[in-house]
Amino acid sequence: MSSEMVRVRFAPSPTGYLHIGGARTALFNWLLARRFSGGKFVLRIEDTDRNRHVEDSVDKILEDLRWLGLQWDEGPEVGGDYGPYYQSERLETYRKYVQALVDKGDAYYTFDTPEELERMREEARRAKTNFRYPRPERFATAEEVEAARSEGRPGVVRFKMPGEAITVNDEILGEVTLEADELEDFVIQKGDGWPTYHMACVVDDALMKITHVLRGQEHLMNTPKHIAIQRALGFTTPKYAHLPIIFNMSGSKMSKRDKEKAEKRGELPPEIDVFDFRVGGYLPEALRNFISLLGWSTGDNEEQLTLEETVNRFAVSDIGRSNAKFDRDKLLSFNRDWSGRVSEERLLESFKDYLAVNGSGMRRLDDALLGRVLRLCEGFRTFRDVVNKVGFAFAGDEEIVFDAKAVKKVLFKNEGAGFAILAQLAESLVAVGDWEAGRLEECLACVCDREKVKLGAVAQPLRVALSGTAVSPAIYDTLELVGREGTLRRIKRALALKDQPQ
RNA sequence: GGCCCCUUCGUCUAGUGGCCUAGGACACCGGCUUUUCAUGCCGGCAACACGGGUUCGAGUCCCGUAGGGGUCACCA
Repeated sequence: MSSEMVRVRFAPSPTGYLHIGGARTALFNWLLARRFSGGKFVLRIEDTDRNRHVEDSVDKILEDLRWLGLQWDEGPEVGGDYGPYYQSERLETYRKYVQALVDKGDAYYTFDTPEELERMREEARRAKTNFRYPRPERFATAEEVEAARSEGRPGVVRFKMPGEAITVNDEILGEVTLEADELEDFVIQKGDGWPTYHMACVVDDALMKITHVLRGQEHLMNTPKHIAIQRALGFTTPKYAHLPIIFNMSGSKMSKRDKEKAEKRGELPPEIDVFDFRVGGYLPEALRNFISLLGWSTGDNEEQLTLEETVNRFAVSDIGRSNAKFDRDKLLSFNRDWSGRVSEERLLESFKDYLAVNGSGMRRLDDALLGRVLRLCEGFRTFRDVVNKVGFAFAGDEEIVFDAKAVKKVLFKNEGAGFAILAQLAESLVAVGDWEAGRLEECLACVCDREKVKLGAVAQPLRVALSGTAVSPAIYDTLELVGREGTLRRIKRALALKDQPQ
């Protein structure tokens, strides 16, 4: 790629949170801009469909992008020389270009109703032929358009496709040619006077001096249309690169439907939007690294790269052509590795973000304690795992629910040996001097010695008493976290289980 | 259905005619470490969709078949 100024854009529609597929598209564009000095990453909001507009979604998308570390050089909140960056604020511009096309005879008004169009399509379906919009013999004159408008029939504007094959020179897929008879006259201005995606997109890409368009492969069939408009308007065609699509492990497109389905089954809904991963306890570093490897690779055996390393190695020519399935297990593994790689400060910051976003009660703990918790849980996969593992230490005694299996196995087994140890422990622990891990270790060692048992025989009953389950961080640290009073109360509470029917 | 794209372990991928007895990562299986859960370390299983060509030689090039996907809106 030449050293000419690279200008790329990410152009989401404000219909909800940032989807994981969109995030990958944004990332690749961002990487391309950063790869070349002077490169610019433009963010443009494609809000030309008022019906689909979702309140606050622009803010959410901006937040998701920033969370991933993808700051834009031009766009909402930061401005730029080619704004406005909301298409809804550029209506006059689109109208001007549409009019220019109409004046040149490259586009024309038509007045079919949606019902009429549907009827024509239905007929084609019945005849098992492909529907192509039949271009009228003669285009409406300016007077006829005006007359129709005054009757309340504004009509739509259709682009007159040149009767020739169009070849897309895709940076990833190579040459893709569509024959003339595959291309129909499509709508560029809707009945409400707003442009369609095709028109707005082409005009903006030209006016914003976009040099490379990296977008999902679902746009491939749109590209000949865009090229046709560019030619009619005298715009240069940017370089196109159509990215492979990201699927679920099931092979279906990752969609919000999956979330609804899982919820109905009472399962934990799968993460689909970037925000889901944030709430799920993932590090943006891990998610970003993982999605960069969907459709792209370094060419050697290195996978876990920092953003900077990714920038330095990224090349459009290394992007693959086949669709990829989103393997959550591998993401989980990446997240575990990244949790061990980032600085303590970064990890703490991210953990606090997780607690805040989830409204967890642990968000009120101080940094030192939170940092300690993180260290105790080293090897965790997500922040959710951390909270699952140590949350009990910060919960009220009455919130501790005893896991029946753990109670049976650890406390009742061997004629209630666990209960016996617990009773012993209660006495010994009262006498511990400083309530800190070192002293506690000595105390437990002493009990083991006296009772002639292994540490496990002491630690497990204690763990069940403190957490209700057989899982917790190292037992000394766990004791320290729960505190002397809490520990004694919980042991007492566990001892009460002995007399309850199993 | 028309058109278009794709096809290497279960998954993400390396591989651009001989370096491939096909490499890595995740998952999985086994072992070691360990007071629990994890982590960590060591080892193992596992793929060129199929059929024809081209070539001394094909995962790599060509054609076909099959399979998967995208797209056929006054959505983007």
